[in-house]
Amino acid sequence: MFPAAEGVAPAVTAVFTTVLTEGPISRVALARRLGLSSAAVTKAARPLIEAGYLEELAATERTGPGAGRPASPLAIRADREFFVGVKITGDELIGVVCDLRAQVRASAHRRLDAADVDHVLTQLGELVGDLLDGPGDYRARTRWLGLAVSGDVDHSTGLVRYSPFLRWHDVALAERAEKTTGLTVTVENDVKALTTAEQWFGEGVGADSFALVTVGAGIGCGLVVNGRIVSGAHGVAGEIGHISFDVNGPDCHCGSRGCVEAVAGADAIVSQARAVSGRPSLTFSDAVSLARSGDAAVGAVFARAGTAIGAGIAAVANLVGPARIVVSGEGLSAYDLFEPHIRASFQRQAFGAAAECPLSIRPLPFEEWARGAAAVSIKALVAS
Amino acid sequence: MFPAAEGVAPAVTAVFTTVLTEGPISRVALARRLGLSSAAVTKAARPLIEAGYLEELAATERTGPGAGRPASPLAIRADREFFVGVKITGDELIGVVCDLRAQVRASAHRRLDAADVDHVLTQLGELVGDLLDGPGDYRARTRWLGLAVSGDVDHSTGLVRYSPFLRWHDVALAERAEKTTGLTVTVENDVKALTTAEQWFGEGVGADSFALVTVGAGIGCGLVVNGRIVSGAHGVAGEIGHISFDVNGPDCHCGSRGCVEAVAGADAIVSQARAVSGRPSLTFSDAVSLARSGDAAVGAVFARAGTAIGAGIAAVANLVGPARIVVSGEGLSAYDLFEPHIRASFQRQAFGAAAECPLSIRPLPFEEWARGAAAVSIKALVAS
DNA sequence: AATCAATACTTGACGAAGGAAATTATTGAG
DNA sequence: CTCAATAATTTCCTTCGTCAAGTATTGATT
Repeated sequence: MFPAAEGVAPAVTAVFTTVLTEGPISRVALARRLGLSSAAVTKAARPLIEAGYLEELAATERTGPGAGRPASPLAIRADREFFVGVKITGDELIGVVCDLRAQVRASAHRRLDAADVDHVLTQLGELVGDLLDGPGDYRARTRWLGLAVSGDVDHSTGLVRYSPFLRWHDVALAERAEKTTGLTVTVENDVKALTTAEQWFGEGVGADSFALVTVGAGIGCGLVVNGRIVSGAHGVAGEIGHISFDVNGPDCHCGSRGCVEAVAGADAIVSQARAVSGRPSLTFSDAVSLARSGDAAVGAVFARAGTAIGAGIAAVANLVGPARIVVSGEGLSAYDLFEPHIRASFQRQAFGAAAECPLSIRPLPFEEWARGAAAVSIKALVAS
Repeated sequence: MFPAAEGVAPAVTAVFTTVLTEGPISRVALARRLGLSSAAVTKAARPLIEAGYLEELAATERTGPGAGRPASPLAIRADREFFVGVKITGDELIGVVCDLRAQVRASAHRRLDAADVDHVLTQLGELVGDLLDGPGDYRARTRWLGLAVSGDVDHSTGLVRYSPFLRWHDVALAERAEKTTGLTVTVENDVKALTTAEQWFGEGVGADSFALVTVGAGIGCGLVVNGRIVSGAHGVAGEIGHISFDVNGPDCHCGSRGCVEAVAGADAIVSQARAVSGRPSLTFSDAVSLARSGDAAVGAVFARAGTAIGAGIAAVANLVGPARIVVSGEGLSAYDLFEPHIRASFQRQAFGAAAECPLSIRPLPFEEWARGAAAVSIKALVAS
C-alpha cells in the first residue's frame, strides 16, 4: 500500500506530509524543517519516489549567495492516486473526485428522496460509480472514499453515533459503505472534515493553531490547537453557535438565550427578516436582495447577525488564541452584508493581542464540504 | 543530570512521567499504559532506579484471578530532589519548597516595598536562602527554582515580556534569577503554572483535556487540550474574563462591555456591593459577611458574578469540550456564595453533552500559586 | 580552462532504542 | 509438589536515524 504502511517509519510519513502541505521543497529544506539529518530525508524519500507518490522537479533558479549545487525539490505526483469525497445532507449527496493534492477533478450530486440508510447507500453507490467510471478514468487509481456527515461521528470506527439532520442513530456507515462501493471508507463530522482540508491544503497550512467558522443553517467551528484537531471529551467541541453573547437575547432551541445561532443562523435571519419586512413568505435570498437594495430594517438584521458572529469569534480568539481564523459557509454567499459587522464586533471584543488575529471571511462553494471529506481520506492514506 | 539527559530516551521520560503522575504502578501496567513492551519498561526503569528517582515497592496484595507472581510497583522517591517555587505578585513573594511529588515541604513569604526588578531579585535571593537553609536541609538536594508571574511570559527563554501588575517590560528574569540564586530557573505565567500543577499532580491527571478557571482580581483560565497546554499564537489564551456574555452589560477596562471580569472580578464585586449597600468603604470580606448574613442586595451581587462565571465556563465547555473543569482562586474563599449560581448558569448554557462536564469548585490556598511554579520546574527536570 | 568554494545530495558504518521470544521469579490452586 | 498464571528480565535482532566521508553540480576566481 503506502510505502510506510508496515513498520511505519516516522520519517517517511513526516516527509510525505510536509511535501504534501508545503509544496515542492528540497531535501535539505525538509531536513531543516523536520529536524532530521539530510541523510534521513534522502532515505525516507526514496521509497516514496519509487512508489510514484513523489517526484523530483528540475532544479529551480537559485536564491541566496549563488554558488553550490542547485536543489532538486520534491513534489507530489498529484495524479498518482485519486480520492472520492461525499458530503451527505438530508436531501442531497454532493460528491467530488480529488487528486492527491486535494484538487477537485470531477464533481456530481444526487438528490435524496429519503434519508434512510439503505436509500442513501444505494444513491451513494451510484454516485461513486458516476464519478469513477465517467470521463477521467479514475476507477483504477482510486481506493479511498471519504464521507462527511453532520453530527456526532466516531472517526476511528466509522460509526455515526447521532446525526440530527439525517435522524440516524448508531449507523456503522464506514462498514456499510465499504460493502457498497468496494472502497476503503473514512467517515468524519462535516465541520471537522472541512477543518482538515483547510489545515492540510488551505489557509491552515503552516499554522500550529487555527479556527474555521462555518456560517449557514447552523454556526459551527472547527478548531486546530497545537497542530491537532480538537474533539471534545464529551463529543462536544466548536459549538460557537451556542455561545451566548446576550443574556437577554432571543430564546434558542438549545434551551439557552442569546446564542449566536439564535440571531445569526439562517432560520433566525429569515424569521427576523420576515418580521421586520412584514412579508411572511420571504426567503433567505429575498432578505439578501432587500438588504442589498437598501432596506434598512432588513440590513439591520444582517448587521445584528454579523455582530453576533463577531462576538463568537472573539470568544474563540480570547480562549484559544488561534494563529488565524477563517469564516466561511453557505450563509456567507451574502458575505458583503456580514463582513464589516463581523470585523467590527470582533475588534471590539477581542482582548489585547487577540485582536491581531487575521480573519479571512469568504464564501464557501458547497463542493468544499465534499472536498473536506476527500481530504480526510488523504490523511487516512498517509496514516495507513 | 537526569538519567535521560543526553540522547534523550523517550521511554525513560515516558516511564518517569507516568510513575510521577499515576502513582505507584507496576512495569507491566506501565507497558500497557504506554504501548511499550515490558522489556522496554524494564530497561527504562533501571537507570531511574539507579539514579535514585524511582524505587520498587514491596509486592502489594493481588487483584484479579489470584495466581502469578505479584507485581512490584514502581514509585517516585519523593525526597530524591527538591524544588523551590515562588509566585511573584506586585507586593509580595510567596515561596515554597516541594518534593518530587510536588508536595509542599516548607513555605515562606516576603513583602515587597517596590516592584522594581532589582529589589525583587534581592528579596528573592533572601527568600530562597531562608527556604533552603532553614530546617529541613534542602539546599544540597535542590537545583531548580520555578517562578510564576502574571502577564506575558516566554517560558522557553525565561523572559517576562510584559507584566502589567509588576510594570515589567522585557525582563530576562530566568537569567538574572540564576545569577542571584545559583539555581536553574524556569519562568512561567502564573495561570499556566497552576494549570501544569493541576495537570500533573491534581485533578487533571489522566485527563487528555481540562480547564482550570481562576477567580480573583481577574478571571483567568488555563487550558489543556490533547494533553498540551494552550498558549495562543499571539500570546493570548484563556482570557475567559474578557468573554462578553451581555452586550448591554457594564463597561470593562478592556474596552468591551459585559465581560465576565467586569461583573465577577474582585474589584467589580466590591464596587457593586458598595453601590447596593451604600457603604463606600466596604471591602471584599465585608461584602462576603453581608451576603452570608442575609443581605439580599449584596447576595444578588455574588449571584450575578456566579452567573457570569458560569457563562464563561459554558463557553469553554462548548468550544473546547474539556474532560473536566476546575474552578478555583482567591475569590472562591467565598465559594459558597458563588457555587450554586456558577452551576446553574453553566447547566443552562452548556450545549448538549457539554453539560455533563464535571465541575470542581473549590477555594485555592494562596500557596498553590507557588506550588504551581515548583511544578513547572519539576516538568523542566523531566524534560532536561 | 582549471581550480575552488559553496551547497545539495548519497552512501555506508555505526549506535541507540525498542520488540520478540525464551528464561527466570514468584505466587495460588489442585 | 506440580502446574498454571502473572511479573520481570535477558538475549538477540530489527529498525531507524546519525555521523562522517564522499559525490554532484553550480558560480566565482584565477
